Amino acid sequence: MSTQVEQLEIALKAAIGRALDSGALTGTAPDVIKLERPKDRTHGDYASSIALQLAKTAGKNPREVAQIIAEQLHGVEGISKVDIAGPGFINITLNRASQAALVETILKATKDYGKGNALAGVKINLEFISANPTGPLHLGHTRWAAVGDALGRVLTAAGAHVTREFYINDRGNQMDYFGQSVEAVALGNPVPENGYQGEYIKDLAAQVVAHNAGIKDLPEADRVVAFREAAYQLQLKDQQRVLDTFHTHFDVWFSERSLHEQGAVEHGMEKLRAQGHVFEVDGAVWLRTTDFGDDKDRVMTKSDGSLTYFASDTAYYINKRERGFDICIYMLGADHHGYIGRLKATAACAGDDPEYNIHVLIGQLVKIMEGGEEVKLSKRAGTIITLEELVEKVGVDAARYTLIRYPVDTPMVMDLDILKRNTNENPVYYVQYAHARIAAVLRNAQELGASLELKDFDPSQLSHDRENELLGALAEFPRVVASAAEFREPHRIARYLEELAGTYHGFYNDCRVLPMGDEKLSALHTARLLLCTATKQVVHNGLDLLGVSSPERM
RNA sequence: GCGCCUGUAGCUCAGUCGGAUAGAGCACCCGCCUUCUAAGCGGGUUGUCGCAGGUUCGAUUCCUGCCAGGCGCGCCA
Repeated sequence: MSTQVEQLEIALKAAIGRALDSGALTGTAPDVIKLERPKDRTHGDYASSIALQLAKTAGKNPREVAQIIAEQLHGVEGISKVDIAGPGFINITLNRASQAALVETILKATKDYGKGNALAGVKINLEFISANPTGPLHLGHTRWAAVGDALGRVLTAAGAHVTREFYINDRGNQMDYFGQSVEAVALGNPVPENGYQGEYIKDLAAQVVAHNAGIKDLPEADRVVAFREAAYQLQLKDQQRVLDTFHTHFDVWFSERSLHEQGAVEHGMEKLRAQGHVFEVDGAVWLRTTDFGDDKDRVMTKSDGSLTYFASDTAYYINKRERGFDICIYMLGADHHGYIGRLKATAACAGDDPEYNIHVLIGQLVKIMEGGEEVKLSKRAGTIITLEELVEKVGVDAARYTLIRYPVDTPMVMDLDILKRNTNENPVYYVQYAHARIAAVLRNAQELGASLELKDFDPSQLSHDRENELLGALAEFPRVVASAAEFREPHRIARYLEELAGTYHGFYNDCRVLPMGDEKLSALHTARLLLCTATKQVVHNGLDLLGVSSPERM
């Protein structure tokens, strides 16, 4: 499906081509010509600054160039007016009826409107959260739970084949401390030095004892392992349960242990060795990541023969690639930004293209405000806010929407008091309200026996400025989805929806959709109803990409 | 010391192939429901786009330096 904008871009490119052929213009045609939506509506439906860019090579002043191109655009189907403005902008106004035909496109595509094929055939591994199974998911994980899931949906909409993966760090010292902590609490002993505190450890201890008769009487060496394993399974299930309530689902839960059990670590090291980037110093095995811009080389096997965490990381990356993923996306917290260099270098050491095969997204911290004060998060003080608590306080939709609405590379502040409010301050309601409002209009239309069939749609009825504005906003959706996928920025969808909702509310206020009193149902009413239906579909498609519900009533 | 992120209205923040008078919500003032959801709409007020240079027809956007804030730099996991 080629969109209206794409068609216009093609027409514009062709116009420049004709001008070049005829000798009116000299120079070369650019590969891509982007049209933009002018902020000011009086500048037409779409505008291009192409003439300003071509002026230099053409050796003419920009307005002259614009004039030459504009002449070639006259008579192109769907275009009603071409103006030259300012220093040489080409402003294009579309034929109203042809623009209104978009309603038909949307209503035929339904759920598929907005989807594209920019990433068609690309296999993407999207890894996010990847928490230790040693405690509940907290606020730091929550941002990724929402954004990661939304990004998965957005990439899928762009045509990619996405696998969402959660890497379970179920190996190493932290697991042992965790096991020892649960054991200690169960036995009534003090929690060891590096152990885990928290109330949840007590709950886990009680559950482990309840489900594993006789566990306390095992020999000491077996006992700590038994506690660790039982608590691990319980904690992992709890994380899965909470994510499920948050509508975040994973295709693969990948255990770090399984990586070692499969021999993937040795395999990965062999592969890197074969590429010639492995060396040994002081009895330790290193990967020369500095060959590819890392600031220092990394140890994989320590001099005592044990493996570093970095060894697991490299093996895991190689494992992903061998499972057939073209692009591996990592979503990490701000405290892991130092990993970008070594991850990219690892990919390069494995013979991959670090610019294409691996993509690392870094999310900044989330602060929480409640009662006008920042809630200080401290494990020690027990003031960690869990994902579950956040959802209990504000609901899934508000939590998800707010977390997704900001670019991840800026630190964000969540004000719980605002999230609990059902007003404009809380944009999720603003958007959802538009959906519910349309649903109400359509319910009323049904009672009046109005036709909502496309065969009764007359595009030429839609000539009001508000209708035009709404159509323009609806036409933007596919590009927004495409750019959200390209830049891995789901927040673009949210911002777009807020604009679309605002545009709809404006339309609703100025354009009566249903007949008043004993007025008869006219072709205009029908056209507007179908415009409403199309808008409802787009709002729904957008909210769906964010994993936020589209209520029929509010 | 080195590296990453951030610095836009009183507050919270949008604004990426560089484009026309820099946007939204909140806050403050004024209007709009005897027929479609007022959780809405319209109007007014609000800016050295951290600072200084550079590239350009044009810079909030790109480059360099500086200032301020956050985070990170282990044969830890």
